[in-house]
Amino acid sequence: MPLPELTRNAVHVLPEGGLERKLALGRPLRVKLGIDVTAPDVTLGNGIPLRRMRAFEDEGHTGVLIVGDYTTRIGDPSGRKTERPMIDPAVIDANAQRYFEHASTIIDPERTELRFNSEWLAKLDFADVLRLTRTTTVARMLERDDFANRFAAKEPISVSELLYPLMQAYDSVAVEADVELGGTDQLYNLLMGRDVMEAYGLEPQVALTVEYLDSWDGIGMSASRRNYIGLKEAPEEQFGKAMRIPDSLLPQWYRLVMEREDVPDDPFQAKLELARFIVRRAWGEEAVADAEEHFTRVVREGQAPEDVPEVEHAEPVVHLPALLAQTFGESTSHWRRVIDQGGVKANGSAITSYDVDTSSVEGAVIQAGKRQFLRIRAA
RNA sequence: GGGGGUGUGCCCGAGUGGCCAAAGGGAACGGGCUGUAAACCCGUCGGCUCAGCCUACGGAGGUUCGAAUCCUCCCGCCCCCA
Repeated sequence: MPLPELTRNAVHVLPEGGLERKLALGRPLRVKLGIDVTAPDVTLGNGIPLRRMRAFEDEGHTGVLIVGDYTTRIGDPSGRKTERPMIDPAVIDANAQRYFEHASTIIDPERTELRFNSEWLAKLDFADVLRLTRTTTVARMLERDDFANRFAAKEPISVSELLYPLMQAYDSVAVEADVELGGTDQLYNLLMGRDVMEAYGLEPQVALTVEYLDSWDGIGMSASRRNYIGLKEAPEEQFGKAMRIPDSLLPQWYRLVMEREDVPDDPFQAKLELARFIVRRAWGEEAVADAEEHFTRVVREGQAPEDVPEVEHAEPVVHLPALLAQTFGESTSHWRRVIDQGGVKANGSAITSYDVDTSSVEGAVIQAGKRQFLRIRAA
C-alpha cells in the first residue's frame, strides 16, 4: 500500500487514519474530483489533484471526475470576492468533453468515470433540497473563510452561493465517494461532504487536499484568470510560459508539477527541465524539441519563428494599425501606440509610420510586439 | 416596513458644476537592462477615418452656456432599526 505516493503533496488527509481504513477495505475506492467548467481549459494547477487521482488509479482504484455543470450555474464562491456570472448550459456541455481530454494527459481515462452533476442535482425537488439544507446551519456555513471574510467586509453573499457546498457535498452522496480530492481551498467543501454523506446514511468520504499551485503573478493559477498554463495548450505556449515563471517559484513547481525535490542550481536549466516536462507529458517527446527550438529562436535570440503566417494585402499602401488589429486582435489605437513606441518591426528595424508602401514590406517579417509575427504578401 | 449610505475606466480607488477621457496604485502593453526570471529605468494604458471627433463615471429623464459632480424617478449593493 504505497500511502506516501497517494498522499504526496497533500496538506490535509482527514480524518486521521481514515484513508488507511478505506484502503483496508480491500476494494477499489471511488476517488472523486470535481471542477466547474467555466473556462474551456484545464490548467496545470488542476493537474496537481489530477496527479493524485492518477496515483489512486495506478493502484486499481476508480477516478470519478465530476463535471459541475449544474453547480456552475450558481458558481463556486471559493477564493473570490464576488458572485460569478451565470454560464450558459450549452457552453458548459461543450466544454465537458474537452475537459476530459485535457485531464487525460494525467489521469487514466480507462479508469475514470466522467459524470455530470446535473444527472442527480436536476432531479431534486424542493423537499429534497430542504432535506439537504437541514444537514447544516447558517453559523456553520459562515465558518468558511471566504464567506466569513465577505461577510465581515460587508460584501454580498447570495443564498444560492451558500448552497454551493451542499450541492458539492450531495455529489459525494450521489457517486458514493470514498475519497474526495481538491485544493486546500476546498477543505471546507470536502468536509461538508463528510457530514452530508453521514446524514444520508453513507460512510463519509476521506478529504484529501493538495497544495495550490501559484502562477507567475504570485496568485493561485486559475482558468478564470489569465495566469495559467493549459494542460493541452500549444507546446510553444506551454514552454514559453513555464520559462517565464519567477525563479522563486521553482521549488514549488518542481515539487507540485514534476514531483521532484531536487531543483538544479542553475535556474535557467531548472526551468528548461520544467518546461520540457510539461510539454512532454502533454504532447510527447517530439513536441519538446520543437517547442524548445521555438523558444530559443524566438525568445532568446529574438528571431522570427520558422512558420510566419502570411496575410494577403491588395492595396498599394498598408495601414498597419488596422491590419494588425485584424490579424492579432486589440484595437487599432492599441497598435498605433505600439508603433509609436517602436514595438512594430520589419525585418528587425522599427517601423515609424502607420502607413507603409506594400511593396516596401512585401515578404518582410513583421514583428508586432514581443512575440507576434506576420508576413505580408501582395495580392 | 422605516432610516442612513453607496455604485467611477480591466481591478482597487480619488474626484462634489468648467482646468476630467477623469489623480494615485495594481494588472497589462511597448522600449531599455537581463539569464528565461526578478529588481530597476522610460513610455503607454476608452474608441475612431487620431493635432480632430465620438463614446464614457449604475440606468432613464431634467436643470445649466457647461454635469462624474445639482434635481427627479428607477435599479443594484451595504449598514442600522423593526
